[in-house]
Amino acid sequence: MATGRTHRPATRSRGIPEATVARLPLYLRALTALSERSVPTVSSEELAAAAGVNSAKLRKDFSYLGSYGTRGVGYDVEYLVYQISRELGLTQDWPVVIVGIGNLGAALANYGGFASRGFRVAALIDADPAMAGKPVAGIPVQHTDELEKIIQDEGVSIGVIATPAGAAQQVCERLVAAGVTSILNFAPTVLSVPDGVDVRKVDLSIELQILAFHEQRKAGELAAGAVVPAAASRQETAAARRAAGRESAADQGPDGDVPAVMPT
Amino acid sequence: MATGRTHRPATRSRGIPEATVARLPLYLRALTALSERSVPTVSSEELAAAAGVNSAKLRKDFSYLGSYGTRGVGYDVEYLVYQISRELGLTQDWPVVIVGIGNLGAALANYGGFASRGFRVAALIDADPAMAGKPVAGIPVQHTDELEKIIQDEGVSIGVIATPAGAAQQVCERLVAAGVTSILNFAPTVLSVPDGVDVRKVDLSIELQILAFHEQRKAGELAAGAVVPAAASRQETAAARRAAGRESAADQGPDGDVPAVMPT
DNA sequence: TGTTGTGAAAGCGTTCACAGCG
DNA sequence: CGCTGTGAACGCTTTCACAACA
Repeated sequence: MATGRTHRPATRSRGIPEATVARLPLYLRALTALSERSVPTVSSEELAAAAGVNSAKLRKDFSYLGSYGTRGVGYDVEYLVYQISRELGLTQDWPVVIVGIGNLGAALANYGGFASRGFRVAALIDADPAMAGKPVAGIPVQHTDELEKIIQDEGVSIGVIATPAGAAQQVCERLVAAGVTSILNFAPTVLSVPDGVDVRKVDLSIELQILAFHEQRKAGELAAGAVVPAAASRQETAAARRAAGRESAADQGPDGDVPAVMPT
Repeated sequence: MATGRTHRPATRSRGIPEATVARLPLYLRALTALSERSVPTVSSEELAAAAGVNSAKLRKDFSYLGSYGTRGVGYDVEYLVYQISRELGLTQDWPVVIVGIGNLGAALANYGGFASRGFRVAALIDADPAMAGKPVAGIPVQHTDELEKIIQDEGVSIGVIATPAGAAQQVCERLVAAGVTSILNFAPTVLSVPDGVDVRKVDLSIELQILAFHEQRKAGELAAGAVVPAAASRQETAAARRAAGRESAADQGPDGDVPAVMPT
């Protein structure tokens, strides 16, 4: 039990910064790996390296949870795993529905990491009647008509939207009306939801565009003969090849571009 | 990167904050939708609403790109589409390889938004010899042995890793050694890369855990009889049901929890 | 007049650096 | 002595509010 304080009073859990919350799963994963190797304690330095952050940030993050470390020693791995799990709400069961069982929805249903950590796929839902009854990842797909009933019966509070963009807002509204208060959105749309409902979005296209921006910047710098950050010259990078090929990546097609193939 | 003042005359493209870059694709999507509806101009207020941000932020973001608006009128949709596309580097072709053609990799290959906006799936790569030659999304899968050759021949600078966690670091190293300088990582691992290589990660499990944290907080507040944010009482939410069921979500299992099911 | 573009202020998040403690 | 926990400094991001201007 380490520091007595397991009670409840000082938990200041109200004030955990969002940035810290977003990193807790990272720490948890690193700690779980240590736990499996039966490592008893870990220093902030080691754990930070495993989680890909710096140690000052990690210590500050942990300080929001309470004082779970021991000065001169480090953190008890098992104890921290438990504390973070509890803080994240992973000591309870979270039934989840996935709506939209296309390529992506099916992949999500099959994703192992989904099932671990207290998340349970309670139902798969699709608008296509032909899908109904067909098992995906061992779970029979149900029709959208059943959505409200499923949410209510299973006590689902987390919904995953993997539908095409055009259907997402409507699905979202039905989920929320049925009682869902957290949504993970894979559809490339901005969802509008009432206050009190959390939405997180995962958008492949956006991630790629951000990478492209930096890629272009690298190419431009190489073309301009700027100082190359160490590693870049280690091997002939694609950016370098690209830069050699044309003067500036920016000056390509005149305008008629961006054909808007799909609801990106 | 590369500290200094690369040349680049007025475009002050050097100084675009990361937070702004991350929103440009959002604006671009909203603008593309307007463009398809042949809307000629749009105000910061309207566009911000469509993109799900507030107008002050949007104007500040655009101010980093230059002065592309007209006071008293708004922004020219087509012109902005072009400017943002150019800024993001989307006026050129970006060949991309996807490594790891399991459920997720296949879903990504089939994802339409991938192909749009200048991203072209140059190759699908998998370590399983049985996959070799099998077409996925119309593209034959190639064996990992070919990785370096493909990267070089196609001039690939962006790689997508959709392998199991255990293989990700090794794949990453091969990609980087072959010349890839931007990586989108779907494997639940922290990748370590040399300077000059950008990594963005998409982690389903982490997103769910973040949602669970907020879900738990909602349940706790409801149980404690705290003020409920307007919409939450509109209907009986799952959080409310959950809160009614047990005292506080935090006080569940005593300790022996967290069985560490998988490398989440 | 209506809307942009932007200094200035406020708010967050990160990093520093070291006091405090085991 | 070693490592945690944290106040203080710093830098980035958002928001405010209004001058500039078509």
